[in-house]
Amino acid sequence: MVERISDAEHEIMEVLWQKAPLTATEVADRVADAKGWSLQTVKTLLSRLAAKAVIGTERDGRRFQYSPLVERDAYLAGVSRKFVDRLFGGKVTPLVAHLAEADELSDDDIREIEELLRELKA
Amino acid sequence: MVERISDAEHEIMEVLWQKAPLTATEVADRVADAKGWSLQTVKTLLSRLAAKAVIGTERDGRRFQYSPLVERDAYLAGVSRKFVDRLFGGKVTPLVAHLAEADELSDDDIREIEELLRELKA
DNA sequence: CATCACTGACTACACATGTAGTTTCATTGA
DNA sequence: TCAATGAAACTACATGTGTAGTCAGTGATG
Repeated sequence: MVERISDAEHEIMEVLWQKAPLTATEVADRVADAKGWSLQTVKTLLSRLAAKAVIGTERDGRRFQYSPLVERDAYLAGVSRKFVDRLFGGKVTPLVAHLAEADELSDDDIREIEELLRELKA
Repeated sequence: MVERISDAEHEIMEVLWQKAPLTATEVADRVADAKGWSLQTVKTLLSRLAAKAVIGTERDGRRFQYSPLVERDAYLAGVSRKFVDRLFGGKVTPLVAHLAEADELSDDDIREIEELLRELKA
């Protein structure tokens, strides 16, 4: 069971999933544009993630290199599962149905998904 | 924009979406099995939901009748959108792909979704 | 009419989260 | 060697959340 990751922490994870290891400053630089967090905030989030053992730290002189300990796929799988369980009774079909009805699916999306499903069966 | 509903609050909403209006005691009875919350806890959650104007109250003698003010579909749409945005860059296809790869989709699911998509195009 | 039970209102409290400020320690350049 | 700099560690603090306890009022009941 992957520990719960908050929204802000998730932003940090995305950065580390894209490239790792990174130092706190490097992570801060990479989220600065999108979120405008201070370096301190980023450090706090990194500490919390490390405390949860979701990322690992490796000492590099006087600073740390941070790397994910959880695969993005594994994390997404867990979160998706929880989401589908909680809101759609664990069934994916109603979710897709819902997205479709809410016009969240373009014709292109539909074609893509059909293609995907065709491959799955093969 | 529908106010943020917490996990515990969501449980209450599911009950009210199933049947409304209900009194606090009736709601408590209906969640008791699943969650084992005390009546007081349920009342607190109802108050918070009412404060957010997600449910409405109607005085009925000395007690209240509670009813949802937000449609389940509207709520699901909002939450789904946020979820897909945050984790899958707003694209539904990767979500479905992910669930598929994570073996969350049975053959029956796949058939159901294909059927659904066929209808959508018609 | 007096009392009791039930109901909403108010209060509580620990932990999570978003968002930092402050302190301390080590490194490095002068 | 000593001061400045940069990094982690520690502290802070308001708000949200889960989970309830207590209080006060009102309608029902004997």
